[in-house]
Amino acid sequence: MVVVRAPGSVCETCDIRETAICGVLNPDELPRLNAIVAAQNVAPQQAVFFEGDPADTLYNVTRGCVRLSKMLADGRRQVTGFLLPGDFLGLAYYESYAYTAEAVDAVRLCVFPREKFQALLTEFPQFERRLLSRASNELASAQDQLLLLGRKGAKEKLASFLLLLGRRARLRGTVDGALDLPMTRNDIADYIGLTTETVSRTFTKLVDEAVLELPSPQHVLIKRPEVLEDLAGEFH
Amino acid sequence: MVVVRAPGSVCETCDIRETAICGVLNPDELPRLNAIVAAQNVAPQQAVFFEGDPADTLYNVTRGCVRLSKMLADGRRQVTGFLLPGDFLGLAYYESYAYTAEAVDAVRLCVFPREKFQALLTEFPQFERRLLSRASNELASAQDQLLLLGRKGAKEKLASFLLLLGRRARLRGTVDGALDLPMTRNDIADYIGLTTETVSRTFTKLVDEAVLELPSPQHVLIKRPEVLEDLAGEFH
DNA sequence: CGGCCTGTTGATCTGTTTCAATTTGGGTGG
DNA sequence: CCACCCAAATTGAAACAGATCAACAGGCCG
Repeated sequence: MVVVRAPGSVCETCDIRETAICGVLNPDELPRLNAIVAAQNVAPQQAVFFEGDPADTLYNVTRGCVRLSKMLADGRRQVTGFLLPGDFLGLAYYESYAYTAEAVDAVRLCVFPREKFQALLTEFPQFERRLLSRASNELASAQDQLLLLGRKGAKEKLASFLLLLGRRARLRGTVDGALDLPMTRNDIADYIGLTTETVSRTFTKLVDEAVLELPSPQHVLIKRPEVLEDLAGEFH
Repeated sequence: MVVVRAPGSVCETCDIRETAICGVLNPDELPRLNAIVAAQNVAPQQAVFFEGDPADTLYNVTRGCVRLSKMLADGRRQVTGFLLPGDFLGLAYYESYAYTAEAVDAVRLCVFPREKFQALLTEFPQFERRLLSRASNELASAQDQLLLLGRKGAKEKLASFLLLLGRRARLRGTVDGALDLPMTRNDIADYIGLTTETVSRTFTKLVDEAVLELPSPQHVLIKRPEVLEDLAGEFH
C-alpha cells in the first residue's frame, strides 16, 4: 500500500472538491484539511480494507470506482455499493468496517486518519452537518436498493441499475445516454441480486428490444431511457 | 391526528431515555428538549407520514412498533424496517420523507418540529454527534439487510429476521428465547423479500425441525438459537 | 501463438410464487 | 356469554422466474 504525502496545494486544485464533503470548507479553512490528508493509489482488484478491519481511516474517492461488499460464510457475496469520485468512504461508528472496499479499476483516494479527522469535525460543525446529510442520503439510497432487491424482477433490477449509473454520470457531465461500466457482469449481478448469466441474458433482451446498444460489454448506449424508467417502476 | 402537549416532566420520567438520542443530554439540558417536544398516539395501521410528505417533523418511538415501507407503482411493497421504542424516526435531509411510516400496533411517539430540533442540534453538538452515530449504525443494518435480500434463501432470511428481533428484545430485557411478533406474516414477508405463504411454510418447517415453537402465530419460542445462527450464515 | 478470463448462449432444474382452498383466532354484537 | 364474522395464517398443487450446469466465443496479455 503506497501512501503519498500530499503537497500543500492538493485541495485547492482538486476538481471534485465541490461534490465531496470538503466542499463545505472555505478557502481559509482548507489548509487545515490539507494538513491531515494524504493521497493513496489502489490498483484494480486490490482491497482498500476488509470487513472487520479496525476502522481507523476515512477516505474520499478522487478517481476510479470502488466496490463495497459483504460476504456470507459460504462465499456468496453481496455488493452493497459502487463509489465514484466525490464519494466518501469509511463512515463507521463501530470500531471496525462493516464491509470490504476494493478497487474496481485504478483508484485514487484521499486518506484521513480517523483521530485527526474527528478533531476537525469538532472544530468545523458544518463539516459534521454535511457528513450527517451524506449519511442520510446514503440511507435513502440503501432503501431504494432494498426495494430493488426485495421486490423487483431481473429486468426491473437492471433497468434501475442503469438509470442509477446514468444519473450519476450526468452529474459528472458525460454525454447523455452513453454509459461506462467499469465493473464486471459478476459485480453487477452481486449488486442487484442475480447471477452473471441472468444479467447477461437481461442485457441481450434489452438490446433486442432496442432499449440499449452494447458497442462493447463495458459500453452501454441508452436509446430509450423512458422504457427503463418505466421498468424501474418507481412510485412518484 | 392527536398531538398532546407534553407535561413538564415527560423526559425526566421517560423509561427509554438512555436508549434514545435524548440520552446524551444531561439533566440541566433536558428541559430544553422538553420544551419543544409533544406526545402523539397513533392507532394500529394508521400512518405517521407517507413517502413524499414534507419532512417537517422528527419523532422518537416511545411505545409500540412502527413499520417503514416503500412501494412500487404497481403496489408491490418493501418494508425497509421496524422501529421499536427508543428508535429515532424522520431523519431526512431532503425536504420529503423517503418512505412511509405506519403504526403496526398502538404506538406512542415524541414529536419534534424540525426547525426547533435543528436549533437544538446547533446548540448541543453532542446531540448531532449522536445522530450521526445512529445514522451510521442504521447504514450498517441496511447493508446487512441488502445481503439478506440479495443473497439469502427463505430459511436463512427468516432465521436472520428472528435473530434480529431476538437481539433487540434482549436489549430491552425480555425472557430469553421468547419473542413477540407484533407484525403480520405479510409484513414479515415484505420485509425479507418473500410472500406470506413462503414465510408461513418456512415457519412450519422450523417448527418441524424443533428449532422453534409457535404457541400462537405472534408468539415464538426459540428452542435452538444455534441452528438459527448457523442458518443466518453471517461471516464472523 | 496459446491460454485465460469475461461474457454470452443453451438446456435443465429448483425454490419460490401464484392460485386456490381450509383452518384458526380475535373481536363484535346479539 | 356465546355465536358469528372476518382477517390472518396455514396448507396444497401447479406454474414460473431465475439458478445451475455446460458449452463456446472473443479479447487481451504474456
